[in-house]
Order: sequence, then structure tokens, then C-alpha cells
Amino acid sequence: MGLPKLNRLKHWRDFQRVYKQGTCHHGRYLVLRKWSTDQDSFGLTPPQIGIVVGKKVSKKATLRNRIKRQIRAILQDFLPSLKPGQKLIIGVKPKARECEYEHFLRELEQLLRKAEVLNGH
RNA sequence: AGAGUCAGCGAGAGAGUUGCGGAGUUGCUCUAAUCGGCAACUUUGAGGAAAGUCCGGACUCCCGAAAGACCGAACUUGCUGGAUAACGUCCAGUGCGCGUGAGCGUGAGGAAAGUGCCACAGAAAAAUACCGCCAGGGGUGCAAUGCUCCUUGGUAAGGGUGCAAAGGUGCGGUAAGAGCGCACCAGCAGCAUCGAGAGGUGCUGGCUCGGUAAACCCCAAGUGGGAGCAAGGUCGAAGGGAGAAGGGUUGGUCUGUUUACCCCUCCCGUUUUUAAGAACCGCUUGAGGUGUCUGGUAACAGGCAUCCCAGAUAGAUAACUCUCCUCAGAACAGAAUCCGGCUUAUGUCUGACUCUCUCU
RNA sequence: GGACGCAUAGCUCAGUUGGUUAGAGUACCACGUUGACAUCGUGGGGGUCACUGGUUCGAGUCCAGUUGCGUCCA
Repeated sequence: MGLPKLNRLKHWRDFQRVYKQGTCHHGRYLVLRKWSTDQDSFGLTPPQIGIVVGKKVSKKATLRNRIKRQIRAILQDFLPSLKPGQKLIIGVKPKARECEYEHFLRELEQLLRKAEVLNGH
């Protein structure tokens, strides 16, 4: 994982919680799911992000890994500006098979703004 | 120049910025202490197939008195010899087949131990006589040694059928024919010889025998069976569910009232069990790489020197920029306990060799 | 990661020890029945037996490899 350990979403239960209770924002190639813990409480955990690339995107493990890495690399830049206490899942749609790095960059920026996850907006 | 065969290297290289996994050192922090957390530095970080899971092992647990010997069953393998921990793998050789050739392929034991099957067609699918050919006998009619009919026997030349028809071709021979005889070829048996063996070569003999064993089977060799690192083991015990017996208490039911008994709820500790989750071990020093020498045609083995080279657990290699190489820049593709193979997917380059054409 | 199973008509499935032209139901089409439709009856079309190679005279079936889909195991 290109992300620091603190910012990874690991537990199976956390994923379930985000899927059931979180809000959903669709893009063209990506899906962003968000679930915020009590925003007022001061148990400020850092933002945790998980990336999901299903087998429907591609059968090849190398291609799936490549997409994950590219998304992680983009998230590097956004990490400092994320609000704490949030859990995010980024899903990849099958259309993203032929996508380049720049596509992901634009799309992610849009989604993050839409979901109001960023600080100072 | 074109077409082709075989073998091998390597899996773009270097620099910078941001960022991640492991290991080590130092500092800070936490704690009674260890563990842990953070930061800095150093070092290291996917493959030739990591893949398919098709074989063979190592390792672990279960079954088993034990897995030491023999027998049987079941399964696997199948030219010969060797290599190996083992193998369905590899090396060398033999036979057969393909190719003009370099070379390539080979599931290649036994059908003369037995059983089954060989549809349709055909007389017959393993010893058979339908048509035919020939001979003997009889009947009928005619001038007839001939024709026609019946019957007995001989025959495997010819016909047609079929994937396949009883060794093939030619000559002789015969009533007609036939390995009945001869020559050559093929096959079988025996002997001699060469070879470690599969087999090769030569001579002699009698004249014969369909195919199928990726049908059952026979022979030879091998394997205790089953599950697989999500195997298996250790630590810890906060909280949850269920059952058992015990104690306490509240409320309800019952009663005119009280006590005892019974049912449900709650609490307490004891014990058994279950599900889910977490931590650690297994977890990487190995039938290990690299270099060199020796033995061997080779696969490979042995000696010496040297090196330590991923160990993650929602799972680490990315993004951007520049330079070199190139006409242009890359294909197939991601370790998950570890090895030896096989198979499949694939881009580039180098060398050797073969054939064809053209020129000198 | 490991252990298994399946693939036959548009769909759901048969297909015994290899054998002649691979079947059934449903769906589709045509005709009949009806004033018309449904039901019903008759007939018809539709198959790379997942793919590739081998054994065999002959493979849906036997053998080997490939592809796709699915199940189970802490």
C-alpha cells in the first residue's frame, strides 16, 4: 500500500459498515462511498481509505494492482487536506479498464469535492 | 536475398523529487519492566513463467498395534541403459514414422494365456463356402464328350462387400486350385556372431498366425491410506450466546392470610460448550545461489572458495521529470509454506546449421 | 492460497458397456380448430455436443491439454 498504515481501511466490519450506512457518489469510472464517524466527538481518528477493484474490472491481477497503485498515488496528494474521522471506499467500475492516470486524477478530484470530504471547502 | 531448424543471453539502463513493506542502528516516548508507538539514517524488496494446479517430493495432522517384512486388493507407470530425494521429468542409445535437408515426433511391453467387441454391408469378421471353378454319381430331354436339374466331394485363383478377407509379386505346377514347388520381399522360429541392453548382421528351417489392450485383462516395476500451511501449534482471557447444578433477591401467578412447593426475570461465583475476532509461531539457510577444479559422451555427481538474496496478511515496486539506447518503444504477466519438473501465455537480440535462387 | 465439480437447441435437462440421421419438455414459425384470442391438435426450423489435438474403421462418450462458470475449506 502506498498509503501510511494509519490511513488504511482494513477491517472487514468497517467495510460492511461503510457499505450499509454510508453515502454514495457515482462518477464515470469510480464510485466513492463515505461514512463519517461522530463528527463532533474529539476522538479524531485519521481518515481511512480503502480501494476495491473487483474481478469484473479485469481478470489479470497485474492490471488490477496497477489501477490500485495509480489511485493510491493520487490519494497521496489529497491526504493532508482530508477531514479526519471519515471512512472512505473507492470502488472501480469495469469501464476504467482503459483509463490513464490523468483520468483518475480528474475524476477523483471531482468526487472528493462533491462528497465534501476536503478541508476548507 | 528468401524460407527454415536448433541453441543461448536477457527481461531496458542511469539520475532526481514525493511515497510504501522488511531488517538493522540511534534518538524520543509509553510502561514497574518487556512489548509497543514515532522520527532520522543505512540496507533490501516479484518471475521466466511467480500462472494452470497436471505430476513428484519436503513438512504437518488424522486413521492405524506398527508402517519393518511378505501376500492380496486398488491405483499409477510401460522400448533399453543411466541420472535423481522422487517423478508421468531429464540424458544417451535402439526401432518406427515425417521432412529434399538441418532436424523433428514417438501413449513404443504382451493379441502365439484367456474373454469381449468389430455397427451397416457382406457367404463369412476368425477357420467361412453365396456366386463361381473342377471332379464323381444320379435324373430328364436332345444326335452329342455339351446344356439343364439334384446330390457328394475338392478348392480359396476370380467376383462383389467393407477400415480390414486369410502373407505379397512373378514363374512353374494342377482336374480346378492352393507355399504345392522355386526366386525376391515381408513376417515367425532356431542357431551363430556383435552389443551392457533394447536390438543389429548372417545362416538355416517349416510354410503362418486379422484388428482392437487411451476394452477387460496378463506380465514387469512402484506406492500403508486420507487430508492439506485456510495443515498444525502456542499464548491470552475483556466482553457475548447456550446448557447443568447451587445460592440470593424482586415482581407476577395461586390463597381470606401466611409458610412450603412450582414457573419466569435479574444478580453472584463454579463448571462444560459454542461462534466470531485478535496476537505470535509455522515463515524462510535451502535436495540454496555464484565461481572454479575433477569424473562422466551427457543428464548429473563430488571437492574447494565465496555470498545471504521478499516474507506481506484488505496484502508492499507507484507517480512525475531528464539522459542514453532505438525507426518507434516494448510482450506475457504479480511471490503468499518451500523445492524438482511438465504444460500453457509471450516481445527483442545473438550464434551455429540446412535448403532454394541470383551474382562473382 | 488449497481442494473439487460442471459445460449438449434461445431456456431447463436426457444420452447405459464407443455404432448408423444426437433426443424430451418449453420457447419460435406455419397450418388446423374459433367470429377473434387463449387452450388444444398436426407439421417444421433451430446443434462448431465449450475449444484443440490424439487413440480407433468410427468419438457427445475414451485419453491429454486449453477456456469459461460455479461450489467448499481458517
